[in-house]
Amino acid sequence: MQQKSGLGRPSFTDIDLKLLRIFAEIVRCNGFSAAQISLGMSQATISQQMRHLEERLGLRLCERGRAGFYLTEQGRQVHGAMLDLFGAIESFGTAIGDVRGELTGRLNFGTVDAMVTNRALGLDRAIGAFHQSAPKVSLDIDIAPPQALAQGLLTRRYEVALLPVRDALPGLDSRRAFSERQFLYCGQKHPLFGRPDGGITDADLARQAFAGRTYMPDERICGIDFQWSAQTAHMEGTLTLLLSGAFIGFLPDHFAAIPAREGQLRAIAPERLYFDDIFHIAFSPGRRNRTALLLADLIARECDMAGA
Amino acid sequence: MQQKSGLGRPSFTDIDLKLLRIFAEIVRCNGFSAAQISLGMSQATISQQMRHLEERLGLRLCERGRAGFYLTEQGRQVHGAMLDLFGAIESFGTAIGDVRGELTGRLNFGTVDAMVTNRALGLDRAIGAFHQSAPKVSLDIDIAPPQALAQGLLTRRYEVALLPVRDALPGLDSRRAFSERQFLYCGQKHPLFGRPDGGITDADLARQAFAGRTYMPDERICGIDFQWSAQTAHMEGTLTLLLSGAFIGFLPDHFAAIPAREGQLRAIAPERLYFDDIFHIAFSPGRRNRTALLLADLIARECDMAGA
DNA sequence: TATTCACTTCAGGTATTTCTAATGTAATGC
DNA sequence: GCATTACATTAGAAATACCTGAAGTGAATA
Repeated sequence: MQQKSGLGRPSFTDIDLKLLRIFAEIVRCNGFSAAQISLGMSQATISQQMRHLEERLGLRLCERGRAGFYLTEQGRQVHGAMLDLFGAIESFGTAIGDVRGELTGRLNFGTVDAMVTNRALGLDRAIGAFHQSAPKVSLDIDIAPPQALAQGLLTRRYEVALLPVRDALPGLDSRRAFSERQFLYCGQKHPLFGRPDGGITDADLARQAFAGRTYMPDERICGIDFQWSAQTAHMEGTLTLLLSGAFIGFLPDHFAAIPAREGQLRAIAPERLYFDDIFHIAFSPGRRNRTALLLADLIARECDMAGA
Repeated sequence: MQQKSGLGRPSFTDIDLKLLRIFAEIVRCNGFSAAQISLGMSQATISQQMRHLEERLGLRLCERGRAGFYLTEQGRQVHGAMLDLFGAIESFGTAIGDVRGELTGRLNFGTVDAMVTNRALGLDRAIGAFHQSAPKVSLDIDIAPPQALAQGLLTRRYEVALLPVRDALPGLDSRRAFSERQFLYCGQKHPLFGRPDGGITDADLARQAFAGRTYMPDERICGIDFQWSAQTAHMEGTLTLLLSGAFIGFLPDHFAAIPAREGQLRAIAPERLYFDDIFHIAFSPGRRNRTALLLADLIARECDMAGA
């Protein structure tokens, strides 16, 4: 459609969003006829619309007929680009809802693992409160290592994330949430398990196989140059390694508490061998919307309450 | 969400993209009447359409009348979200063009400064060839420090960037382009300018005020623990500092060549004081489209030709 | 007070979209 | 060959969108 003035050539999608939606539904249903009911229109209309869309794009999107329905390679690519576009439209809708003071849409939240057992945090309570305040928001929680979280914030995978912060986060807007103390543990089968703290020197520790987390700094921890022999991205991975009896490694106290109480794990010299991870709530750049702020506030409130 | 059939409540933008475009143009023209010509419709129509949009969104977007035209706070926010949406639509259009084998749309390219003087690169030739191959693509070149480039790739500010890489780029898809050797220089008025290389020790250098670039590693360079007294993000900044005679600092040879030939700058012990920056062409995750690849190929070709 | 400016509202026509019903075509299975 | 399935094409009706000219409002200005 060429238009005589003003807005310039209507970039494809102007009029054709509806056509794209129809196409999406056809793909989902895998055929024209099958999409009739869910689209609420006759098969003839669907056929027309598809032709219309294909003419506009100048591409054959799918093969159909008695032989079966399938996307062409081009159709597959268009379908992918389309889903991105729909995502952007949903974001716009969410932004509008936000301006109107409504809390709607989707919120992508990322956190590291082993946050459930952290009683000093009460993430479960924060999330409960969030759902109560914003029942229309669909909350998507993802668990990932810290670097993946930081990167996901930049790439807009998450709107908010809770993650330990070592250096300042470049280009990210964040606030301090709480800190978590990690102690050095060994498993029941480990040679050091029975030895009293007093009989363990730094040199002894430097000789043990050490299980680190991938996102830990490579430098020495608590003045000890540990011998990195295994690494995992998850607390659970570290715990498994420790329980094997072959390694020593750091775990947050709340996470180690249960196996420690049962005598499967033991903290080594906890009065001197520990470090603190400072957790921040960080926002994706330019996406600090009301919904994200609400979740952040609720998490922060839980931290404060637990800390008091 | 009640839905009588398939597609559900038409999420705002479905029908209203045209309205949003009209709104954008009104904002650009700063008033209804002023937008008449560029929109190619009567003012009455514009007024109706605006009302329509405001009703749909349930928001007052702007104040107008004899008193003047201005956006409400909500209008401002909607306008911002709208521009994001338009960006996504443009990307979709580009993706479609890509599928059709056309090279259209916009390509955002980022690079560090002082790339023009780099004869080993021939960026100008690569860009000329690019424009010849893809005349319909509007090329947007931005100059920024390496970290900003890396971040801009992640945040989708750029599709492609040319930047020096120290550590691997996390989550970025990149290929090696060329390397650039940087030598240590001082200005004509600097105390070391007249002293022969043989008479300059590492200890001497460590005592001088050093002008670094913000993205350089903090560690020692060429075994010398320089005394960081100034830093800039740009080559030009470093050059200015060096010409002042108060600092020593590193510059790529091609960039220092002209002032060096005119006796304003002098390389200090170039046979041992240098380091190499390895430049990569990096792509924004998931946006490695035909257009971006073309530019990258052309740049790589220029590098190879110059290197051979 | 009268005028102008910037927008609003309304009535009514034109154009476009959208749908349905009817019919056509091509591949498949018996 | 015949029925069936899945889609294409067409024509025409109904609904909707779109636009304009004319008349109206209210604030600023002379």
